[in-house]
Amino acid sequence: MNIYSLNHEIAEESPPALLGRKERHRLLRRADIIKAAEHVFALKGFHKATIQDIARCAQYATGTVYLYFEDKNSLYFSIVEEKIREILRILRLKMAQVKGARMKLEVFIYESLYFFEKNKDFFRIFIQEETTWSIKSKFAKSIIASKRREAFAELIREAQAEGLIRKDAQPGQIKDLLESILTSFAFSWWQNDSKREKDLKAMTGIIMDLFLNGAKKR
Amino acid sequence: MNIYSLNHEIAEESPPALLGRKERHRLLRRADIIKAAEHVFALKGFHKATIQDIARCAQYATGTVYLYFEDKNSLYFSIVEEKIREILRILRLKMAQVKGARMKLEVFIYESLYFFEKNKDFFRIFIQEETTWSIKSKFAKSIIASKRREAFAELIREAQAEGLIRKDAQPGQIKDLLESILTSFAFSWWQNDSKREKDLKAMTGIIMDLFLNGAKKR
DNA sequence: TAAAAATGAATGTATACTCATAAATATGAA
DNA sequence: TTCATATTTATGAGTATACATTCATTTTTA
Repeated sequence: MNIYSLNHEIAEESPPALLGRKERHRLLRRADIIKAAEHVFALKGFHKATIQDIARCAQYATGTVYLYFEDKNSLYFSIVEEKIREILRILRLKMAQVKGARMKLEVFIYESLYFFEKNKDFFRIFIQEETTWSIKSKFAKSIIASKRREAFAELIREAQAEGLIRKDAQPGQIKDLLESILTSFAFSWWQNDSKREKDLKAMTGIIMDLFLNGAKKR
Repeated sequence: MNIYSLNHEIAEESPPALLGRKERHRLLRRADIIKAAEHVFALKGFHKATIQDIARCAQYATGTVYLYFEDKNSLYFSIVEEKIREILRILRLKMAQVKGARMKLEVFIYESLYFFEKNKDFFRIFIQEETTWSIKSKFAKSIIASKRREAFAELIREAQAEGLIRKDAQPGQIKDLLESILTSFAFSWWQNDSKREKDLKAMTGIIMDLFLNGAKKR
């Protein structure tokens, strides 16, 4: 058994069964809108995406969107929040299933790529989010974002403690390095269109190698 | 003599002295507006920045901006174009002054950081540009941006040919990686506020080290 | 006094958001 | 099961606002 054979079907965080039927239906409709918004935001960017676009894409009228979301901003942040929460949950779960910093690292990279692949629309939004300024501040202060940073820092610390990763660099720098590699690879890999599962594993190996050993010829 | 002692004062590309007095003055006024726009765009982002903001910042009336620029878009792209042209010129010049891929690489990193530091407003715009408008943007298709990519690719190719950088990765990937590392490090470095010249050299060293040798303990 | 440059009120457009109305759905008494 | 009523949900034309852009007028410079 290797890390790739771990089951990808993961139960939802909060089983909607606990809620009443109405509330559950409401959440489904909400999810429809989120999905459409994800797509439109990714395609056009925050400002050029109109509520009408999103409503049309979700097959609702404009006004309906406002029955589920306060305004355009909160719709946008709901997407980011929910997705980050989701990947964080997956990463924590998967990483808990393996032992040792090296394997955890491998799982981290693989699952991140896998998630990006499964959520291409979100990925576009995510890399914008990471760099975009004014919105960034709001996002950066959010609880979920800080949890993500925490989980990240924990991984690095563990890897340093175990002697896998050098200690003569600040954890923050290592984190930036790994994140840079991940997004840059995911980005270019996703621009071209070879995205089969097979490539995913190969890509994980390449990234591990570059992250740990660098670009230098040996 | 090391790479850091290279003179930073570089002559302008096209000496305005060749132009008539009027045209020269016109260019100065134009430059005022560009500078203001750079600041406002960086602060607020493209969409939230208004022409009025920019005009006020440049101490002109709204309409005046339109005497120098077609519209908001062209003003924005003028900034990106001019700055990219400038850093490209600097990078080419400085890299030509040293021998060997390793030193060229070091110069590349150092000068990029230095330029970002001297042009913080532009840097904000640049990282947005790189990710947000991404592929489809006017910018990505512009001649100057492609020239920059070309110069970048050349550096990597040279480093591979010389045996500094491994050949078992695609040049494009290495290029993307380096770019991503550079911007991400510049970003977090510039968010904290240690920005003295001294740190610039240290940061160059750290980036070189991490890029070439990776994160593994040795 | 002519030409060039600057001005900012006025115009047009785009779109986020509201709300009166309509449609759909649920309810429960007959 | 049926139907009248109540409740919930959806609709999209209409409103308000923000802003890019224009241009008749004023100010500055030659």
